[in-house]
Amino acid sequence: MPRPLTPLLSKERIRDAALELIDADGLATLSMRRLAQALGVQAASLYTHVATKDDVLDAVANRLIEQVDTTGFSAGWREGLLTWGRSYRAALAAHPNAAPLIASGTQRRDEFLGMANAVHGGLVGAGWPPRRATEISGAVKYLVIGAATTPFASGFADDVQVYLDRYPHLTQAHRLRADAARIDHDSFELGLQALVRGLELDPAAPA
Amino acid sequence: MPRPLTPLLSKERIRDAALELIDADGLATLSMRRLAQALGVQAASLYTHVATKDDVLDAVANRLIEQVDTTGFSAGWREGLLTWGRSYRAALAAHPNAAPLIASGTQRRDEFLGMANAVHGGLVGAGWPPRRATEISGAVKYLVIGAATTPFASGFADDVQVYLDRYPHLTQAHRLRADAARIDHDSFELGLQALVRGLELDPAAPA
DNA sequence: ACCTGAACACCGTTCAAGT
DNA sequence: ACCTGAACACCGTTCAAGT
Repeated sequence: MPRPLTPLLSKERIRDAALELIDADGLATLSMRRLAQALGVQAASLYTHVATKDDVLDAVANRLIEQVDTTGFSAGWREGLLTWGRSYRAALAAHPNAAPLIASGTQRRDEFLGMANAVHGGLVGAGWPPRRATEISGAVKYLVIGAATTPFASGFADDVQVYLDRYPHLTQAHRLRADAARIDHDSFELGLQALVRGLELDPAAPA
Repeated sequence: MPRPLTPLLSKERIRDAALELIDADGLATLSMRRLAQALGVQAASLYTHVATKDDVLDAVANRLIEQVDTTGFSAGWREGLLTWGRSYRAALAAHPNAAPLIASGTQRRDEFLGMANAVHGGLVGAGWPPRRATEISGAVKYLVIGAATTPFASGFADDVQVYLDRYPHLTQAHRLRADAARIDHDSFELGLQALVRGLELDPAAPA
C-alpha cells in the first residue's frame, strides 16, 4: 500500500509511539526500525514526517515540558518556585526513562525557552535581581534534573540492609521500588524546601 | 602481530583512551571500533580485557568518582557537605561529556558505594537522623548531577540578548563559553549554599 | 594469553521507485 | 505527498584461527 488515502503517520503519532516505547523498554532500545514496527510501517516511512531520530526525541522532550506549571509566581516567588519545581519534577518522574532527554538536550526547544522565560520573569517581577534570578532558576533546575535522571538516589539509603532483609525475593520488588520512589520524592522535597528557605536569607531577597 | 611479548592493552589503558575520546568528541561518537583504532588495535581485541562497552563506561565513571573528596565531615556536616558537593561537581565538570555516565549509571559501582557510605556516615556521625541523612545526601547529589549534566543552565540567563549582541560572531565563542561556565558555577554555588543554610533551620538539625 | 579477520544481527539514513 | 525495498556506512559482539 504505497500511498494510502489518509496518511498512516503524523509527527504526533510518531512522537507518542516513541514515548510509549521509551516508557516500556527504555531509551537504549528505541530504534527507528522498532518505532516503525510499532506503527505498522517501514523505517524509511518515518522520514517523510521527521528529519532525524533526534527530531523525534526533541518532540518527546517538548511533550514533557508542556506539562510544567509556571503560573505559581502570581502568588509570590516562593510559591512560584515550589509550583514550578514540583510540576517539573512530576512531569519527568511520570516518564523516568525519558528524563535523560531533558538533561542532554540542545536547549533550543521552544517549549523550554518559554518555560525559562516564565520562571525568570516571575523571579524578576517579584524583585530578584536578574543575575540572581538566573542563578536561582539554574539551581532549581539542577535539583529537578538531578532528581529525575538519577534513579534510586537512595544509593545513600540508610536502610539498604533493611531492604535486603525485608525484600530478598523478586516477588517483593514492587514494594522496594515504591519505597525507592518515596525516598527520591522526599529527598527532592527536602532539597527544594531547604533551598527556598535558604534563599530567604539572601541579602538580595525581595520582601 | 598476533601475540605480542608484552600485551598492547590493559583495562586501564582502554579506560583512559575512552575518556580521552569522550572528552574530545563526546559520548555519542564513542564506539568500540573507534576506541580500538585510537589504541592501534582491532575492535575484537578489546574484548580480551573488557566484557562489554558498558564495562568500559563503568570504568570511566569510577575513575571520575575517585576524585571526589568526602573527608570534610571531620570539620562538621556543613563543611562536609560543601567539600563533597564542590569536589563532586568539579570532578564531573572536568569531563562534562562524561558526566551523563554518572546519572544513568547502574549504581552498582564500588567507588560510588564507598562515596555514598562516607557521606551518609559523616551526616549520621554529626547527629542527623539516618533517614534525614539519606534525603540530604540525595538532595545534594541531585544538585551535583543536575549541574554537571545540564550544559549551559544559563538557558535562563538574564542576559542572553546581551550575549547575542556582544558575541555575534563565532570568533567570540570562547568568551561566551567562559561566561556560561561561570553562570553554571555560580548557580551551583548559590544552590548549594542556600540548601545548607536551609538545612540549618531543620528541626532535626544537629547543633 | 592475546590479537586478528570474518561474520552476525543490528543501527540511522538515503533514494529510486511505485501510487 | 506518502510509503516501500534495497542499499550504504556504520554499530556491539562472537568466534575460529593464529602465535
